Amino acid sequence: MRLAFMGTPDFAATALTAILAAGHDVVCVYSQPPRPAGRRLQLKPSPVQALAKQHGIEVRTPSSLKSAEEQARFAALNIDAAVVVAYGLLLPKPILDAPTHGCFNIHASLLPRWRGAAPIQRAIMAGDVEAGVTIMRMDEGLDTGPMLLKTTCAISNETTASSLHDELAAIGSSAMLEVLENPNALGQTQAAEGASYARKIDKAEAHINFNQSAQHVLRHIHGLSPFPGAWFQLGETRIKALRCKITEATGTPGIFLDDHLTIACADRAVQFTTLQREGKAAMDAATFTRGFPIAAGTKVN
RNA sequence: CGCGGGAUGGAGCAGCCCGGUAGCUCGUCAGGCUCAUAACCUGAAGGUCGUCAGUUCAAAUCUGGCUCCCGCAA
Repeated sequence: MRLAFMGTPDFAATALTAILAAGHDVVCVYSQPPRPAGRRLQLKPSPVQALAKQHGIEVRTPSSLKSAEEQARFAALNIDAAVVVAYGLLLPKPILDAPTHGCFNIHASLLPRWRGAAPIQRAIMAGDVEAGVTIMRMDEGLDTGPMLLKTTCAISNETTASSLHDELAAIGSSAMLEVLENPNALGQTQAAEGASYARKIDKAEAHINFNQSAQHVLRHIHGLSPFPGAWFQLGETRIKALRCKITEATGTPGIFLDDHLTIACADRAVQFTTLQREGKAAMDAATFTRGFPIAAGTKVN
């Protein structure tokens, strides 16, 4: 099919790769404009823009699609359908109506649960046991369109935002390809019940509260791993916990119970298995401890 | 020019301020021990201290350039 692709982060780049590999004719890619990022605040193109450039596809980075000019440019592409994945802009009705078969979206949750910006992290943090992707036909609302295909996967105590992101990116790509085989399907209206909103991750949320249950702390850590990274403060040093496991040890919350990174929570304890201190790379627990031992009885602030 | 930390045997770190013998924990190898189970004992190998230049009798250490990594902020 003759397609436009609209997306921004890695999650979208995975989908674009799959669509190109499937042989679709992607005539134009839309992405968020490059923004100052990184240590010197240099302009950095989005992963989708970088990928499109590699393939020699025209990239457009409008800051809005509300203007009649942008809408006319889009319509002039004369496409069969648009594939939209984590693009970051709302699509006005003239855009939605321009492609022959409409606009299809991959959303990283089992809609109507977790509409919005951070479905992957929210699903893990909330303790969901099942995650998934939904392919929907877009309408003017925020992730409210009729659903065409859902694929699920399990969340365990080993699942992190990173691992789930990669898994959902892969199954989302396949699901989208499947939907594109039958672009006239109408889809199933989302139920009003069970809808929830996955608000953006706020950095202030990342501070670990050990007064919660060990299970809660684990979800918090894994849901924010590796970005932005849940953290605790030890003296002057901020330490990110990237992975952990639950142990049956008990003690005063926020106190290390042994020399092997086990720290008490409200009920049981968690033992960190991957962590990172400021200025250093992430490392496994044994390696971390070698250069930065934390003795039993140490208290976190 | 957004702010800051870092690069030292295979891994993680100390040493640098105050220049003068390469240190710690671990791994590896050899031998011992034999249940201590994130083991214990003895011995050994392994490093142009990121890179280029400068200062100096002498540079891991002081000065400047460069490369790469990371935290914050966006």
